[in-house]
Amino acid sequence: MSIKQIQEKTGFSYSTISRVLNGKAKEFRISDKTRDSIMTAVKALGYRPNLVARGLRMQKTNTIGLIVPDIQNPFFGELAWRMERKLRGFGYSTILCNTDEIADNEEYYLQVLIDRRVDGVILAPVHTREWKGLEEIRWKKPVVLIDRIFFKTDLPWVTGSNEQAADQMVTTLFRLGHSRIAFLGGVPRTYMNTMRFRGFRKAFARRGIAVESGLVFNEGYSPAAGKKMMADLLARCPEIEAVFCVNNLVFLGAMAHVQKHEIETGRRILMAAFDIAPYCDMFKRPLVCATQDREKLADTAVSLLIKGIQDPHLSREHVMLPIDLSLLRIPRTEGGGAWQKRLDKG
Amino acid sequence: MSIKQIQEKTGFSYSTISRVLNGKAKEFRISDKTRDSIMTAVKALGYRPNLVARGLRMQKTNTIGLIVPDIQNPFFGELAWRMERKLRGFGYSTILCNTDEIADNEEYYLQVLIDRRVDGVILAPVHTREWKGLEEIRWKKPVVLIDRIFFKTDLPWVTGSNEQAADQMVTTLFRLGHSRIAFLGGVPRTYMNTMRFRGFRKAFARRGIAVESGLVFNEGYSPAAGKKMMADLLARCPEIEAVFCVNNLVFLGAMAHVQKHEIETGRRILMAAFDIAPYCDMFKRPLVCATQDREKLADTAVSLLIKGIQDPHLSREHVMLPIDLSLLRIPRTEGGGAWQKRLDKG
DNA sequence: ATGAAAGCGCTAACAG
DNA sequence: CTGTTAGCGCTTTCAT
Repeated sequence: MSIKQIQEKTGFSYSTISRVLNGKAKEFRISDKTRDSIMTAVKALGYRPNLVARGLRMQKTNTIGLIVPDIQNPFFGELAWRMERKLRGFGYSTILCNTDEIADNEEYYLQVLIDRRVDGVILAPVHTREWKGLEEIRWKKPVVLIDRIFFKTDLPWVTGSNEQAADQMVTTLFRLGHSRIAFLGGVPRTYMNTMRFRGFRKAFARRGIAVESGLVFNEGYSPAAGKKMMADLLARCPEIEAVFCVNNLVFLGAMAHVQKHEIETGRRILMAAFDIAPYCDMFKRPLVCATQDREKLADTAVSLLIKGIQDPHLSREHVMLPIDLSLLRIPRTEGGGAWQKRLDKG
Repeated sequence: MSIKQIQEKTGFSYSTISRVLNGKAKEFRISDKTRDSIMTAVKALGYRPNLVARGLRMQKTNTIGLIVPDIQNPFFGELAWRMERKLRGFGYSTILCNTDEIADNEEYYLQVLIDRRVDGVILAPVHTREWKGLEEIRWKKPVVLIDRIFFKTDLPWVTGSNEQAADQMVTTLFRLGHSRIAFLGGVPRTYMNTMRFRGFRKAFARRGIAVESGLVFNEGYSPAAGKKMMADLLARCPEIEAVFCVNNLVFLGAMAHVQKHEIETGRRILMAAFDIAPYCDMFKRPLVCATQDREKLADTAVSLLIKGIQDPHLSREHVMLPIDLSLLRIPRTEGGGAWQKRLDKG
């Protein structure tokens, strides 16, 4: 089923049919009769254009590649959901790629996407700087970085002010009277881990105290890792009062142990974490949290990409989004007042 | 950059180059010298085959379409993650589509996927039976249903025994001494909603009691909907003791209100829900939960699709997976003993 | 206002 | 062992 069948049925030539199909009837002053007869045949035969052929001919596939570390993570799930929807609005289909934080996968996928002649790539990279492969690829197709970026790059990117947010969260914990704070991290040398730990450390430095290396863990971005880190932490330092979790997944894992620990010991641990807003309601406890604007993150990434596709040279924009520090979530029934007061006094 | 450049550089013909590229050097007894010289040029020029052209020529794109209601839902997130990874192992790329429970979107995407000449489609449908469009499409490309299926269809599918599991969950609630049970549902007339409510009703019927229609809600598969339904329920019936949630998202939303309510009234509500295993640890409370084997679900769907691609006529398999009813999750510190005892007595 | 023909980059049948 | 050529389905000059 191709234009050929339409041709046989109507007697018109390839070009005329193609023009009608692409809505260029007016432009080429094709008679209404011709157009109608073609459209009728198209409907009757249920003809649909072959997008692969069109892609080959046009050197444009209307396809983009989305590379994320882990689509299971609801944070990336939401980003993917938003971007896919927005891209669809521009006529693009989205090819999904999961790197699982493995740099080799990232290189593999980037290559595949180029081979598939996608029109652009949105990338939440594992690498922390522009490695050789990417340098070659960005010459061929526009690439936009989302969430995780490179420090020195003229690739367009969008991310949140993670370092600053982490700093503020820790500072808040200090103001609440905690000076021993554990850091439950993810994959070492990864962008987020680096930036958020940097903010963590900065807050300590300003306060003039040293980060206790025994309270710093980096086991991976997953609930399982979070659980393990929390267990190790409690084994090592049962009297810990405040814990900083590098992301939502680590937080969820950590909470399992925290709750158990609190029941057993009667002690309360103050938790701080990034991007846990969706879960905040579910915990009957004060929580220090930083929330990124996922909608803006997604929208910006797509906009930057579209711009890049339209004019590859014009796209060097860097967007740093503020992160919402709705610092404490305190169910009013649970003595939150005391916390709040301490915070207000500074 | 195409085979042509390789040809110009090495002097060999299209076909020879193509053969070497596709690892058919042995088969066509191409001399080692020729092969090496070609491979050298390929490396030197950084040549990569154009998958669009290959796809057009071979009538095979090594691409599959994945249509899910909502990639934000960690349940589908995990399925997508597993399937993408497995498909990648077979050399396929995955095109991601979100229907948001809207039937029109499903039809749109299916059409796009066919136009893109994907080699197959994995579909968690919104429709509850084989509508006209699908009937046409399945003639062109293999389609596999996952999670949500059609009752009478010879399309291959894989799902869990949802009706039975819901029945067992409710029966468990009965045995624990609750006979007024609320149903917090999702999108009406959707497969899961139907099946799980059917199981819910069946348990009531067996017990000889009627389902109270005032305790049945269907507001959508989302935390927001769950929250709203729980609020409505508590307004209507503050003394409710047991609540059945149709899925993980509804459960998460509902919990927010439950916790508040419990703190305010001192009453305990027993929650039952599907696919909340990942969150179970986080709640210090008994929970009745049914857990689907997402790994098996994903693996089976991919296997069925691969089979379907290899032999379109051979694929009519239906796989119904048992659902794990690890019925009660009871933190031992919290009087779980009493619950367990009641359950054991039957 | 419409048609003929080239060509996107690749594979494979056929020829030698 | 290697080369020539047709053709996948489409868009787009260039003719007329």
